[in-house]
Amino acid sequence: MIRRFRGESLHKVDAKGRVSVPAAFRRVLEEGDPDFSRGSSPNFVIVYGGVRGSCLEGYTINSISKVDKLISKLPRFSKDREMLERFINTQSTYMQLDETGRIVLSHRLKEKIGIGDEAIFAGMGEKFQIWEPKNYQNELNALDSSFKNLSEDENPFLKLDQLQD
Amino acid sequence: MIRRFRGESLHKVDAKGRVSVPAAFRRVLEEGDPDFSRGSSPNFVIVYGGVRGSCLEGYTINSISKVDKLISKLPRFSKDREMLERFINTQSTYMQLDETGRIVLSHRLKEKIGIGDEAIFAGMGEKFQIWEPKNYQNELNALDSSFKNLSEDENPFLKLDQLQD
DNA sequence: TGCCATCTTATGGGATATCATGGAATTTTA
DNA sequence: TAAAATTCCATGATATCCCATAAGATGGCA
Repeated sequence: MIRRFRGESLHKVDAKGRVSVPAAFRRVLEEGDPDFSRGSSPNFVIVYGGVRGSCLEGYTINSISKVDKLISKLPRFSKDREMLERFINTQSTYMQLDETGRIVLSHRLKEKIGIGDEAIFAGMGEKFQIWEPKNYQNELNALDSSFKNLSEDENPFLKLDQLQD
Repeated sequence: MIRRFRGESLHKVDAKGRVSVPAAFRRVLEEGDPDFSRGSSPNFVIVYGGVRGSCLEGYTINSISKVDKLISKLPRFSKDREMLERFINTQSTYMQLDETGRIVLSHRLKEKIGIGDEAIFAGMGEKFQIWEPKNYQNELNALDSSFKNLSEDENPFLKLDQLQD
């Protein structure tokens, strides 16, 4: 089984910016880092640009490579490629878990998403997100209400079954 | 034969949140976990978000993988995909049966569906549900009365045979 | 068909390991 | 050399493991 990022949890961010990555996510990061070996700590990538500036996104080494490969397929000097490289390559950084499973969010990163002393981690399958709790709640509410306003044939759950493999 | 989740049963939830999964369901979970082998314990997934927040839903690894695969076909940053990931990945968690066939419901999960010291397990074919007993009874009653109000051509039993594969 | 041996299931309690988090000590770097 | 970043150690809370038991279920056999 290939493990995916699942679940959500709330963690303290201390004065130094240290924050625990949920234990379940660590397993996924380990599996997704080809250089990981027992006893070491996995590397991964945090993207802070992207479509939504409101949260950070964490990718395993393997899944960010997939994205990189997709970008490489775009014409070399196209506007699209330029833009994606800017958002996904420029505005991202390698990270490594420390021995106790924490990362440190720099002042810059914390500022980027308005984080104080708490952070929400949310599993999104091939990636996870880090949110300031209030913003996260707003996001959920917005999602809920936009879901309620969908017509039957716009419902993504129902559309799923139509995409038969 | 592919076994499905069938039947309903009531189980105690102890102070640690431990609760036995019905023996019949275990067989289905084992068959639905590609990594299961005799002597180990099957993994599966519990979804607590979804359209109805009032119960937990358990899926085998195989059936949740089907869903994951469909979601992965949607464009990576599309609104639809984002929404489905949020409802299905974020609001779910991996679980593993212990050696005696139990799982533990975290405080958070118990709270989510208002469970005290008892839980009802209900088989629903490809998935099963976990309910707080009173809520389960209400659900049954509601279903009953809405069924009684259906006209002949709304009756799902009768519609069943019209959907030819 | 009544009885006993055995296995499975459901449940409980205590010991142990992992996780999340904080603080001090040490190193780096600007 | 002061501030920032990193490493090391400490601890309470939570989750996990291991063992125990009682009640059913199962099956054989006289």
